[in-house]
Amino acid sequence: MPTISDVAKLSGLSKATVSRVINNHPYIAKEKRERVEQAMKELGYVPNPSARRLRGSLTNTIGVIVPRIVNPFFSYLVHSIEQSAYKNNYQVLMFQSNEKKDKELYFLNLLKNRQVDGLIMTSIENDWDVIQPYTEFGPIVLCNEYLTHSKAPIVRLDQAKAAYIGTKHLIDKGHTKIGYCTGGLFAEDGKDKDRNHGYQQALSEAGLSIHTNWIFINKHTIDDGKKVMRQMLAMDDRPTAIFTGSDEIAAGVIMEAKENGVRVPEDLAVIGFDDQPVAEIIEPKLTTIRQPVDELGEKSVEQLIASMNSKETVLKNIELPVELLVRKST
Amino acid sequence: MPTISDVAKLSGLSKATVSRVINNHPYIAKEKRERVEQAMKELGYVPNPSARRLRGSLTNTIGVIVPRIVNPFFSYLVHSIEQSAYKNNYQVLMFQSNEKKDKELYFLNLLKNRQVDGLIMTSIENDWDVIQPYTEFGPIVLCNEYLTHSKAPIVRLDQAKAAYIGTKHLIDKGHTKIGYCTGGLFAEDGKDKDRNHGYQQALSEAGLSIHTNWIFINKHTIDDGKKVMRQMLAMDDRPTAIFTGSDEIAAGVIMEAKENGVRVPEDLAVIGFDDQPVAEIIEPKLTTIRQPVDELGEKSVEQLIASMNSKETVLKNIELPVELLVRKST
DNA sequence: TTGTACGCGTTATCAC
DNA sequence: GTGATAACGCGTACAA
Repeated sequence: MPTISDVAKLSGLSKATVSRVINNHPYIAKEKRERVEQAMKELGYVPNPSARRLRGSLTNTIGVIVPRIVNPFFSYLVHSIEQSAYKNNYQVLMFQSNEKKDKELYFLNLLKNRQVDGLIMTSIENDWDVIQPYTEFGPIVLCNEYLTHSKAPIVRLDQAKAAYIGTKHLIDKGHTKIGYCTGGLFAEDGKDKDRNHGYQQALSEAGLSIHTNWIFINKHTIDDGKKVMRQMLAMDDRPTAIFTGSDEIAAGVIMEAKENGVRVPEDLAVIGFDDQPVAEIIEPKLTTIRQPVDELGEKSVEQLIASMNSKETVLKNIELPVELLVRKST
Repeated sequence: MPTISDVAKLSGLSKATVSRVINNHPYIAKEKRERVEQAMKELGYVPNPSARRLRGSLTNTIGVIVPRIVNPFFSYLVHSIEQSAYKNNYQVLMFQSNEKKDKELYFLNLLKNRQVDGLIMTSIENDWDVIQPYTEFGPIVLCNEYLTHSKAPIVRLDQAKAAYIGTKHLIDKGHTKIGYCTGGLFAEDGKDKDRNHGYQQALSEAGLSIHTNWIFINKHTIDDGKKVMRQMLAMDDRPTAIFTGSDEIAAGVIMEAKENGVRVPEDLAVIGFDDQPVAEIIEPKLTTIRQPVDELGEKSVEQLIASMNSKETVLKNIELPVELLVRKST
């Protein structure tokens, strides 16, 4: 494996000069620059990033952490981040935390050890106290998730409004018994807290109160959706509408509803979240909340690159609009 | 950021001893080992991977390259790889090539520069001549994709059989005009070549010949599927059945068919590929080819780890079974 | 404009 | 059992 010394030897110049060529320093004789470039090509030389990092220089690589890559929302988000980064000459390393604290920490260490220049976190597993110290080693941008005390640039969607308009829509359709699924624990400061608030606000404005057994926690997948439907079937007094928190869950609910002769939307109105492809595939087509995923990724990258360039942390809070898409499931 | 020297200083021992503790060397006095561990904890010390790599040691990280992470087949595959790797104490870095040669090369350099100990490639963009040299730097396992001359361990599905049984199934249902979508170019040695052969074999066994304008190339997404359906609608003589190459494409075909009053399966039989969740969501439910994605990922990891442990390349060719799932779209 | 020499953090090879 | 020390490949003062 050729090193900078090999290039130096072949070109008859010093390592320093070669290094200067690589890093586009000014003041190099054209003829020598060409000699170096020629030698690099000949040897198939590639700088060793480990050595560079050790030396403290940048990597032109950013990391993205996602909880579950199989969730289409995140795979599309990562995809969008990747595209934007590429346009800006950055490579992207993706990493799946699987919602585990230790895996998240491992990834944060990539930042600490200069494996990546910056980080985009699309989920947060650890407390902010443990994440915060890592910001010393490079910028961290939060993408669509945050904790109350987190102090980092954040690009997010207006989740509270999203849940609010979704729930409101169901109320406007005349529903008073409205179930709710969350990916978190329906806790005060945890995952999906903003959505929880939106849901609660819409209910309370309509003079409705919360039925704890219509709240389903830790739900993410199609299977989860089926389970939710089964749980509802077993209830004496069950919701006539449900806000699901993702199109996948909604799909599961609807599939199981059909199996059991529950008509959607007549017997049960279902509202999804994300406007994933599945929303238009399933029948009835899903009423859902559209989130501008592409823009979310794009802005996150922009924000991260901005933070990397200016040494001071630019504390920005970008909020993107969400939108209710009414189709046939409500 | 604490280094091994800081730990040495704090514990009153030498860097060498600290290093030995870190790397679980035998023959260290228990008392000193504990002193070191204590110091590490106190400082929040984490070994710097760049330095380790520079020194030539392993990273316990493997890389996975995928063409498009938004394709559910690949996100599930990556997920399965990630799970298996985790069980074996490996971390996984994912990387999306976007089907670009230069991005693939960038990622191969991670191997060259010891960023990762080994690589799983779920797609191949460059010629084998250019990939082959990288095997010198660490094992590469091909996963479900290969080139004719590639000489690397490979874990794959029997794609030829898959396409064969799918096409055969359509023939058995009485179809003679059978369209075909491929993600590649329908070329002799390129993407999906085995599927192409399976399709061709089934046709020729039935005495049917290939209609080039019923072959659709470079198809991957739902939108592609819709386009295919529109193209077929514009034909005077059109297929009565189509082998789509992915459930996503199939979904697109069916959606567009419904829009245009084409009945599935009566007017057009559609067969998918992958058995993704969408296959059971869409109506009619998709007849499709099930691939054991979990096993595919698992075996790839196993194979990679095996290659990393034994210095000689263990040239293995593992082939996993596929299965036809008949539902309602054929 | 170019070259020499040092240090980044770690591990392996020697000595002791 | 333990400690000095020399690499690993690179970038940058500093000198020339």
